[in-house]
Amino acid sequence: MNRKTATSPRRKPSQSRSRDTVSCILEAAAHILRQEGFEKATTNRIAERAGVSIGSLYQYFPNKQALLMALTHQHMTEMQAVIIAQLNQVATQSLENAIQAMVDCMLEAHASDPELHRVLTEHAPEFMPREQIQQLEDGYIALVTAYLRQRESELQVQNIEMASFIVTHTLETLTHRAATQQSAHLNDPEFRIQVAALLKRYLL
Amino acid sequence: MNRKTATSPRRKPSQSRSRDTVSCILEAAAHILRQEGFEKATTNRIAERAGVSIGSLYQYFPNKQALLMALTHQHMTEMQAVIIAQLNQVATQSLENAIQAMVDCMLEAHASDPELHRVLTEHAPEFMPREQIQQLEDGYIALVTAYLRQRESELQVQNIEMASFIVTHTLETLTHRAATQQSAHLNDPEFRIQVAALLKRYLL
Amino acid sequence: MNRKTATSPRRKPSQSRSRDTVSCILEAAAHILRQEGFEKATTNRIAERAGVSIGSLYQYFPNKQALLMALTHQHMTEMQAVIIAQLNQVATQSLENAIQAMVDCMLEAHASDPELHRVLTEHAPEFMPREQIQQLEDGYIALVTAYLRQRESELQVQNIEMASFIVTHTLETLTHRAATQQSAHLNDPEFRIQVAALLKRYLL
Amino acid sequence: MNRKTATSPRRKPSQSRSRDTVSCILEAAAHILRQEGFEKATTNRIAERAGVSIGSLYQYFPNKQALLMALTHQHMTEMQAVIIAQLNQVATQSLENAIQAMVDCMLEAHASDPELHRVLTEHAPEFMPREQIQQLEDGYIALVTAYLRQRESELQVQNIEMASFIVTHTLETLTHRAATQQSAHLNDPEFRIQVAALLKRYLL
DNA sequence: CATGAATGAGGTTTCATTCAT
DNA sequence: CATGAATGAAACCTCATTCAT
Repeated sequence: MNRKTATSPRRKPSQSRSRDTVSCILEAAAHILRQEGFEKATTNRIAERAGVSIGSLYQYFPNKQALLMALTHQHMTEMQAVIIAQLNQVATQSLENAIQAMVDCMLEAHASDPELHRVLTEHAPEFMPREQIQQLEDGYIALVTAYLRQRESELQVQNIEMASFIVTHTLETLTHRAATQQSAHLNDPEFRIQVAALLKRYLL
Repeated sequence: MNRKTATSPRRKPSQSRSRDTVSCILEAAAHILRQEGFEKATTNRIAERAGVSIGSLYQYFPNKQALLMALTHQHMTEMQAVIIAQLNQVATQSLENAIQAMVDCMLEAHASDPELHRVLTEHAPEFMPREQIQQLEDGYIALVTAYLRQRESELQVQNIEMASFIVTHTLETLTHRAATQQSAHLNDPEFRIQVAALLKRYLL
Repeated sequence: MNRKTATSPRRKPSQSRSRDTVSCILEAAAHILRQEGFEKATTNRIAERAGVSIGSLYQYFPNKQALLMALTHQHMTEMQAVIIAQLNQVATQSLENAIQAMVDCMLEAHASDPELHRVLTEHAPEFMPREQIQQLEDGYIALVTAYLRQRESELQVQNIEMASFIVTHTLETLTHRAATQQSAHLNDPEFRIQVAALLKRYLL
Repeated sequence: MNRKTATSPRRKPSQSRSRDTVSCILEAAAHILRQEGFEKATTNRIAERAGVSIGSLYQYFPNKQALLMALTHQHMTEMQAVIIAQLNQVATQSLENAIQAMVDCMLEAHASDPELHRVLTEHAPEFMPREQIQQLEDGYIALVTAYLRQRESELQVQNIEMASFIVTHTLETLTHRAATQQSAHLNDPEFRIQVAALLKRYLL
């Protein structure tokens, strides 16, 4: 999986049949990653499960890396959508409520497809250039920074950027670890309260 | 890299020449991982860089997985030694000081060989059974739990185990991210203070 | 050559091009086994001689063992076909004639590709599970048993099963040894008569 | 295991310690072949089990092939000793008794170390030049020929050489198959009688 | 003579990718 | 555009053998 090869999709899926094929392939890849793990997810196997020929797969993705990146993009976008929606909803609430809501929301977002999330996250370094991973995370942090800046007056922290870095990674890690290592925590209200407490006491 | 194969070292390095060879191989592996990345670290390349034949490499490590695990073990042990030493030193200090000391210590531990640490951590799922990774982390958490229990009366948190989980992963992540993504933070006193603040406000 | 790996053909040779490739590979393997011996028959060499890439070889055979088993199967099937045909032809003849006919037939069957037969037979224990070898032989014995049971009244032996074991192995060995060690015997009418005599005097 | 390399023992085991070492190595090889199979019998493993260094092993055997040939030679010699002794004992008895005695004797000889016998026999083509295997067998046949010639007047067969070929291979195979495939036959008196009957009816 | 660390040619196998049909 | 047979670089690993100590 050479990192230097082109990774932009080969052809815009402008026609509906193409979009179907792309979806099929991505869904097949997701299924195999979830059920059989990263090492079993060969391009031939993905094509087979998607019901298309390996040649067709390469019509839509220039290489395996691009396929995995597209899947990651899709997955991350879905998760981000949930989170952004929540951020908007809590925009007017008290920060205290907002933080608790964000924690709940993150945990739920991670609970929706935890196995795929785990596999993609663990193996991302193998198929994504580091800059891209960084970009994704920077995106999250920027979102949080923007939100916190609006509420700057209510916060005890001075350096908003650094606080965003800290808060984002902390929340991301704790939800991720809960999802992948301590799934008992995922729906444990006590855990949610504690994580929220950690953030509240720091920020407020 | 089959996860099911034996991974215990093949030959006890009882003689000094053997110990040298083992060290050479591990150092060569570390060097390649640091400078050229995980995918370039093939057994042949490692042997070549170590100045030994591929056969010799396999005299001391039954397979590639075992080699990487040994290197990880070595690296983790070195880091743990620093941390445990620090934990003992701060045992008698005020919790507030202790927390700050631990944060400093973790950041310094991560600063010693950050690139190797990053590569090993990112690719660990490829060569270590998940249980083993878990064990390593559980070890850290147990250490923290034991320490916090001694100071239980000074803490505002009730559930020490959960607090240990939260505190350990938070500290681990923030130092790790600082080391791998924002090396500017590594020696920024402000960052150290903020991370310590996050933990202090939660625990005390 | 791991005995535990899957050995069923990987891809049905449904298309004519595939069937050609499979035949090419098997013929190349047979040629090398005959001309250069078992130890020279590496997968790379077989592919090279077949004029296909090593990858193609592994498209059709999951591993070397499977390839050798397929070749053995093909060879044995060809020989069995001759023998079964002969058994049917002699079903109505006198036992005395039948025995002589079978001896002739076995010798001729062994004469068709004696070198390949020798190599495959000698090295079978290296690539076939013992049960499979046993099965092949049990198949022969069952055939003979069935035939002898029909003629039970003409025989002086009581224990038909044991007699089949004895007769089958005796005939198989003598023809095989003649083919591989004393090829002079292969077409020597005197030898055929003597072997037939051995069996006739025992059975009748 | 190159067939072209020198195979004569490197040094005559004239000194008693040397002879011990040689015996140790051969016994270790036999043990591994019996218990773990041919593919596990590497030179390093044999040396280890024999309690000598791999270097020492190569003091006494120029290569692996020579070692295996020596072991085979030893094993065959032991079996031949039993058979020759029996041949002498029965020299004066009636041929009918002699044949039965030989059958019994062969079955018992095969019963003494059947697993080693099986492994050596099955894999002999891998480490012995074909001529040598042939020589061993020709030795047996010559023995039988000599014996039968003495009794020529009592026999109904004309061509003694051919009869020896037939009788020897038949008896060898039936006892070998009994030992390796139908161990029930090994001590079944009925089987012994049948095999003897086969030979008696042919010869007498 | 003994040792055992070192050697390295060469084996089997995988899998991302191409291209003739 | 779809197909899927074919490709082949490159990975991991073994084991008979040597030779400096």
